[in-house]
Amino acid sequence: MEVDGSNSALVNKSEENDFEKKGSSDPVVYQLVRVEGDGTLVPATEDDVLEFEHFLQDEKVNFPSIEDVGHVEEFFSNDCILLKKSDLEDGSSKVKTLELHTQKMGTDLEENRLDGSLGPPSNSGVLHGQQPDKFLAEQGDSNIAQQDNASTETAKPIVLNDSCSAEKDKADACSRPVDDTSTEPSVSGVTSYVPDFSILRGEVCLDDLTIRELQEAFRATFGRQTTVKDKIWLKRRITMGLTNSCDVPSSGCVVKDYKIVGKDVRQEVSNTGGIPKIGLQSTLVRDQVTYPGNEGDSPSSSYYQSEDQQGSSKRFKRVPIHNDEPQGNLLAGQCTNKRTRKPTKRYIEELSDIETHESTGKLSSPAKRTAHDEVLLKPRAAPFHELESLSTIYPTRKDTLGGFSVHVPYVSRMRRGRPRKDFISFVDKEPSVQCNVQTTVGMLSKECEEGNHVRKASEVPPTVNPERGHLEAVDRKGVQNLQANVYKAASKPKIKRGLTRKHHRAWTLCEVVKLVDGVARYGAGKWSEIRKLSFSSYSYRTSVDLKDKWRNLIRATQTQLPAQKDGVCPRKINPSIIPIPPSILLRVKELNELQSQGGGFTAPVKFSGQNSKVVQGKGLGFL
DNA sequence: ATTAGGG
DNA sequence: CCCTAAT
Repeated sequence: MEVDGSNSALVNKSEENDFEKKGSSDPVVYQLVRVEGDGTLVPATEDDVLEFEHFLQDEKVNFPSIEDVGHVEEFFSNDCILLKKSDLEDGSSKVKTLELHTQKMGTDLEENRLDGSLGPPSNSGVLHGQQPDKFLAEQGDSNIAQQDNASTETAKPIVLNDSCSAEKDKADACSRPVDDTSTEPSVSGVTSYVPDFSILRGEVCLDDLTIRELQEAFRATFGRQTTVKDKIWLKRRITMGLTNSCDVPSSGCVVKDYKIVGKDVRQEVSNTGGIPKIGLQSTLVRDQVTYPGNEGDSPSSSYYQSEDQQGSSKRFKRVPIHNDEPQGNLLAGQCTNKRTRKPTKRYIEELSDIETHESTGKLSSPAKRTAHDEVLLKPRAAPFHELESLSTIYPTRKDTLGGFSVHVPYVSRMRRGRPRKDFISFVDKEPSVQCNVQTTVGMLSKECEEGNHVRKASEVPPTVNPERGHLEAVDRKGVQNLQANVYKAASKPKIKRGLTRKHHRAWTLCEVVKLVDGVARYGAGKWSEIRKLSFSSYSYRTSVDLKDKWRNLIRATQTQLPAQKDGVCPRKINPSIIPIPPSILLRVKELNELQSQGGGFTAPVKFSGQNSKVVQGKGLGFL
């Protein structure tokens, strides 16, 4: 078939889908046609067919027949647009054509079409108008009634997108009145300068409209002209206007009867077998993304944003789309794969963060977004209401302002880095401050006792640490108050953890010795045991602590020791810092090597005992 | 709940 | 010490 001299191309009726024929009572023929950027119609290639085959199948399965007089469905694929044009329900027309458009159509071609619509039918205009006919003719199919339909007009497909569809109707297009009242969907010649309000009725697929058409639509919708040439913007605005909703995807949406259609296929399927306006689209169209969170979340939680396209496309990859279509499954599969790999918590957070921002960028209403972000911004997302007071604490001034009224000192905010030296959990100590918590007190006292009992005088007393100045005490009180409140309110250990930090307790030589001894006895790694058996009196030393300390000791062994051996002290020994006696380090080294080498080992209790004694003596001397 | 490691 | 992943 020759569409045009330059753009001529043969349209093969090539791909007929068998299932289509046998499937429905009224014979329908699908044809796949690739439309090149220049508007040329090219026979669909094998690949094209394959690519869209499943669509057709799905369609068949899911969408029995067309309710509307006619309509066009678009399916965007990587680089093709599949148009399904359906004809009258009454069967006057039984030919359906599938056309593949290269993506170009969305760009260059669009422009061309614009021109074309106004001028001679040269390219895409032919696409919908002539082509089908030609196609039919070529096919020699007797069923063809496309033209009849066109002329008949009642059944004219409402292919808004192609202004050109009107090409052939050009003649009548002019004469066609702008009929606002007419209920029948009409394509009408958008070519005319008269605002075509018909564009607003019935099913409208804005995606196919040219900029000019969109502008017309905009004009028709809002009663004013626009010079905006951003298709996305136009589409969105129009859709919003038509639907009176903000929940509009950037594209891929079809507006019908003043409602957005196609977001959820099932909604639009009628009992009589009406075909959903956009069935597959949601899964195929790049721009259109069904954002799960949005569906149940908040009905109107999207808003216009210029850069949403990127975001959406991004999301497209990872957001599972709830559809029955294979694509959906595919996506789902991808997601599954993703899940296979276990992301770290942090990773998840980041991801969700991004996602959220994207989503907010695209779908969330400003209002919601604020709230949303707020939640997300919280370092450790804890959307619990109880924690709100706490949550709001995060550092960002902005958030604080816009967020809840509860303002908590930044201090209380969990911090990544090391807290102030004196920053300790109120629970940890100073029960006197205000906590009536007896358990705490008891614990502390006990701890203290133990600590004191075992510890040397130099050790930090469990109660107020002498090291701390008054300043600190005061400061801390305030903080503690807050913390206490927060803690009470939240009553979640996790939070407490996040907020409070274990009081730093310097390891005493005694402890180190015990640790070494324990390692010697039970082996490195048996921290739990060591803690139980050797650190029963040091309740504040956890197995993790032991482990960490041991690690540090080893490190010291690898650095400090050699230097000392060499007799060269890398740096002056800070008097305030009691160096670990070389003897201990040596032993640590030995143990480390021993254990790392031999793997299993038998604890030389004697040895350890001896050493510990020796060390202790030394240690005492030092301390 | 522990253990191993990175921070 | 904290935080997490992996057991």
